[in-house]
Amino acid sequence: MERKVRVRFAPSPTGPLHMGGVRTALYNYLFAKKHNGDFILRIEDTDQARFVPGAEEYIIQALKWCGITPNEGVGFGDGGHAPYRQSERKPMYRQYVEQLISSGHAYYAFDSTEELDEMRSRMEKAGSSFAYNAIIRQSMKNSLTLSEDEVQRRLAANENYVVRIQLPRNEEVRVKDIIRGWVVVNTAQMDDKVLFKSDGMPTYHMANVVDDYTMQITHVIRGEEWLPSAPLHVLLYRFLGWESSMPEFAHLPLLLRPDGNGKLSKRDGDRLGFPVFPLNWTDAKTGEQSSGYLERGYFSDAFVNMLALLGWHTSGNREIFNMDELVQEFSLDRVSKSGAKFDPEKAKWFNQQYLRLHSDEELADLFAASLQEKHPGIVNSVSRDFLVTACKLIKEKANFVHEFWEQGSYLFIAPEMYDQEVIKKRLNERSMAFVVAMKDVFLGLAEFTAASTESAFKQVAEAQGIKTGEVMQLFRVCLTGVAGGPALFEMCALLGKAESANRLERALATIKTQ
RNA sequence: GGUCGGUUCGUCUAGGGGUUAGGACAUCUCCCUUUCACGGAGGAAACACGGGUUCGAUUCCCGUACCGACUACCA
Repeated sequence: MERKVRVRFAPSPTGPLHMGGVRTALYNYLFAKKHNGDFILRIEDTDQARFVPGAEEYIIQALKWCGITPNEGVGFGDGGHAPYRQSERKPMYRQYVEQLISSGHAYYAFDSTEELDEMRSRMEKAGSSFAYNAIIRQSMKNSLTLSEDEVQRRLAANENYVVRIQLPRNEEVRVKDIIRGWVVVNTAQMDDKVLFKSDGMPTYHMANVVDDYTMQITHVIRGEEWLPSAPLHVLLYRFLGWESSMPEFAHLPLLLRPDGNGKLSKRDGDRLGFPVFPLNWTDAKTGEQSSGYLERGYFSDAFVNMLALLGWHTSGNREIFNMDELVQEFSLDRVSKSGAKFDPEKAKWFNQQYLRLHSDEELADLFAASLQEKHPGIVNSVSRDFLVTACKLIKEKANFVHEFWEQGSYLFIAPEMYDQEVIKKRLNERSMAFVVAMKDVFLGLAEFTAASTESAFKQVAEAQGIKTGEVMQLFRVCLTGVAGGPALFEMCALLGKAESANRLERALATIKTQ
């Protein structure tokens, strides 16, 4: 019988979740939804020393913002497998470690950190690398080399110890990866990894396998950095007698830095001029700030869409997918094998696409909210209709809502400065007279629309024997101060008769004295 | 160093034994708009290299190079 698909995202709360982590979560989510399965958020906080306050909350908030919502896990409710924090699951690991020891698949090791370090550096000096393996372990202090009595004595004396897996000396381990096919590693190349630390906590490997098994995880979808330890995990399933319900593995390609080498890391921060985090983050210790996609003005669906396409693609040319469509289309065997360099320019493009997808009304809401922060007076000074129409005019030119203000503040505030180049080029007796005439004609217009202002403009030009091209730019600058912008007469209509005329008059006065 | 993984335009990718190797971002040119943007048209731009297998390889196999990950009582 087919098991119900259950996948998990298992970050450790050692800092904010970066976009690579978000993508891993996303792929897990998409896979789960696609197969009507469960998506679980598990917090892997077995390393007490690296715990960062606030990181867990950040992870939850980030997933929520992205719409990647687990249906089970820390912050998202109990699906019958609580707790979902490994620190709270601590008591359940012990029994499995003991099971491994009694079945001869693990052993106690009493070597101190100092002894290990010394050993390591001595061997490295001699030109060979140190690995606590089937050969080396014979000359170390562990329950394989020490007498039974000695081991019991040390344990009774509460000496520090770890538990290590006991690997076979020379055996091929085969891992089937959905994305990469079979990966074969010989145990001779591996080492007896620590499963249980001296602080009483399991290591990642142990906790991960036990939790995936007990939580009935069917597919482990995680970053490629875990591929080297996948054989170890396979061995753990085998030694624990769980091989028949072992999950399938899929190791995702890494997200690479845009500027060349290395995987995209948390430490990159804003160094390269783009956020690596979904949300802003302030390091409590150093006070260092890192910006997030949310605060930079990205739509979450644009961010998610962009991330989805970094390492996954359909056979067609389509690039715009909302979350439902991603779920529909997603498939692990269309995930690419090679790492993807992240391109900030393309990220902007995605946002632009989503900006267009939003209605003028929605954009007005967003714009109003962003104005409320920086220019609270402005929002209250204009009508809802004005704002909606303004958004309609500006949105074609912007990638982000926050650019609306930079690109269209003149719709709200009459200009103080006028584009000097245009004035130099187009200001003369004739054009000045034209603007003066236009002001009066505007004032006399019964109906003040884009169409009526435009035809008035043309009539005046004709009457004065002037080509529209000669005065169009100057007229625009008089109205808005700048040379570029939305359709001229649409703007006139938006500004209204009085304001338009006022601006023309003011421009005339200002420019003359300049 | 060792192990594992990867390699199609600058970037993300489609494709796949016989193709003018397709799309998108970025870039360039032109058109539209007497503005900017959008849009439209077009240009430049890629199968890492060497050997096999084959009538034929960018596609399959091997090697080399390069890139990356891992190599902690971190995840």
